[in-house]
Amino acid sequence: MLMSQSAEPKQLDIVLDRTSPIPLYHQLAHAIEAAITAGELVPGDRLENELSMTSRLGLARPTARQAIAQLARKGLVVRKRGVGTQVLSRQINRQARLSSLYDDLVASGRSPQTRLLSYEIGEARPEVLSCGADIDPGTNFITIKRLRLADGVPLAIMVNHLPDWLSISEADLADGALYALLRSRGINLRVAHQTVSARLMTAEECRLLSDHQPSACMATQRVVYDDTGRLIEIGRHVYRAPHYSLDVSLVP
Amino acid sequence: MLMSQSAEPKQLDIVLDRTSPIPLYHQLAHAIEAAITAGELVPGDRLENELSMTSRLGLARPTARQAIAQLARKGLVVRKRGVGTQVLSRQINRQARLSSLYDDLVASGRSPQTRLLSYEIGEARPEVLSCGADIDPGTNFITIKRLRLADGVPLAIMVNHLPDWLSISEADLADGALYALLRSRGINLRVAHQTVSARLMTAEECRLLSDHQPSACMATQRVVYDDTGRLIEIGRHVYRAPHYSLDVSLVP
DNA sequence: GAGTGGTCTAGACCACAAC
DNA sequence: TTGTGGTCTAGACCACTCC
Repeated sequence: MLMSQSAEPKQLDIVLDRTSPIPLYHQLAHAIEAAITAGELVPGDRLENELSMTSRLGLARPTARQAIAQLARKGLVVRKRGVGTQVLSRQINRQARLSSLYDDLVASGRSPQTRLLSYEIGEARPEVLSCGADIDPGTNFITIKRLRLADGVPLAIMVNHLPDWLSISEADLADGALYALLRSRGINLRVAHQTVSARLMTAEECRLLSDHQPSACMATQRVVYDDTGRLIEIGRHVYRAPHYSLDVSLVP
Repeated sequence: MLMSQSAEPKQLDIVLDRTSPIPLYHQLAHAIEAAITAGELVPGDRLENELSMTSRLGLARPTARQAIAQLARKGLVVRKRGVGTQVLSRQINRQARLSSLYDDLVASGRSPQTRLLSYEIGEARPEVLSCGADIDPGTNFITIKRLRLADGVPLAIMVNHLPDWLSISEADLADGALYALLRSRGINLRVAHQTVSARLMTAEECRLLSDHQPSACMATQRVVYDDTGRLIEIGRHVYRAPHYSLDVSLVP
C-alpha cells in the first residue's frame, strides 16, 4: 500500500535564491524536505523527474541530483531507475541523533535539573584509557559526576571525562546542558560509539537515585568525537530503568 | 595528536578498470578505503589533492569528489577547505549495523542455537499495530517466538512479527538466522527504528532464561523496513542482562 | 599569492523499467 | 519505444587556509 504509484508526479512550488550564500542544492533539498514534512507530498507520491525539475528551476542536473541524493540517504525518498523518485513513509525517517538527556527532557516538556556531585582534573584514569579511544597518555582530563533530575525525581547518574583543553569550568556546568555548551563553542559533534547494557543497580546508585529496593538500570558508555576527529567526551551514564529508554535508528 | 599535519600527501597506487560495470567513483572509494584499513594510510595522513588525483588517474573532478565525499560521510576522512583531506582515527569508523544477535554470536566465535517456541499466522495484533509503523489493518502477520542460546546457555527471548507475504515457514527458521534469510531473498534491510530499555525480568522470562532469581534484562523493540519502504519486521527481544550489550554508533 | 576543497554548469551516454 | 535515474566529462568560479 505504501508504494502505490501516483500517476502524475507533483510539481512543487520552489523558489531558489541565487544571491543567498546557502548552496542551491541545499535550498532545493530543504524545500523538498519541507514539502514532505508539511504533508504537501505524502508517502507514495512521485517527485517531479530530474530533467523537468532542472529545466523548470534553471538548474544543472548534477545540482538537483545532489539535493535528491541527500534526501535518499536520509531515507526520505527512494529512487528507482526507470521509475522515478517516490516519497517514503514518515515512520522510517527518524534519524539517530546525538542528543543529550537534557535536550530530551526539555523536548518532552519536563523540567530537568542537574546537581554537580564532583569535579576533578587529573591524568587519564584507567577507565578512560580502556574505553577504546586512542588517547595520548599525557593528556589531562576533567572528570565530572552529575545527578540529573526531572521534576525533582532523580533520573540518572552521569560521569563524564573531557580533555582539559576544552577548559570546562564548574560554572560552565551550572545550567546542565553539556552538549549545548560544546556546540556553543563551535564544536561539531560528529560520530559517537555507544555501548548499552542492563544490570542491577549498585548500592550507591540505589542511594543516589533514591530507590529503596535494588532495581534494573540501563548503563551506557559513549565516546564522542568532533568532526575533525578530536576526542571530545567519554561518558558513562546510569539511568533508572523504568524512567528511560533509548531511541536509536540504525542505518546498515 | 591526531591531526598532526603530514607535510606531503601520499599518492596511492590505484588501478581503475574502465571496462568493469562497477562505477569508477566506487572503485576509487574502495581503493582508498582499502589503503586506510590496510594501514597504508594512517590517521593524520593527507590524501593526494583532487586535481592531482584526477589528472593522474584520468578522471573528471566530480567523479573523484563523489568517491571522497562517500568516505567523508562514512567518517573515514575529514575534508577541510584550504587544507586538504585527512585520514581519521580508525576508532571512530565503526558503523551502526543492522546485525542480528545470531551474526554477532558467530562473529565472536560462539555457537548459537535457536529453539522455536511458537509459530502463528493471524491478523495484526494490538502490539503490532501500536508499534508506530503504519500498517494496513487487513494485513496478516506471522508471529514467531524463539529462544536463542549460545553454547547451551539461554541468552534471549525473541518475538518477531513478519508480514505474511514474506511467506516465512517454520522450516525456514530452522537454522536461526532471520536476517540472513531475508537477505537471501533479495531484501535490502534499510532503516530501522529501535527502542532499548532495561527492566526486571518477568517470572516467565526468568523461567525461560533459566534464571533462578529475577535479574535485570534488556528489552528492545525494533521496526525494520526495506529499501523501498516496505515494513519487513517488528521484533521484541529480551536479553539476559549480563550476557549482552548493544553496540551503537550514532551519526547526528 | 598559492593551494585546497565547495559549488555549479551544460552537456554526453548508458542501464533499467514500463508500455 | 519512451522515460527514468546512474554515471561521467571538462571545464568554470568561489571561499577558505596558510604562508
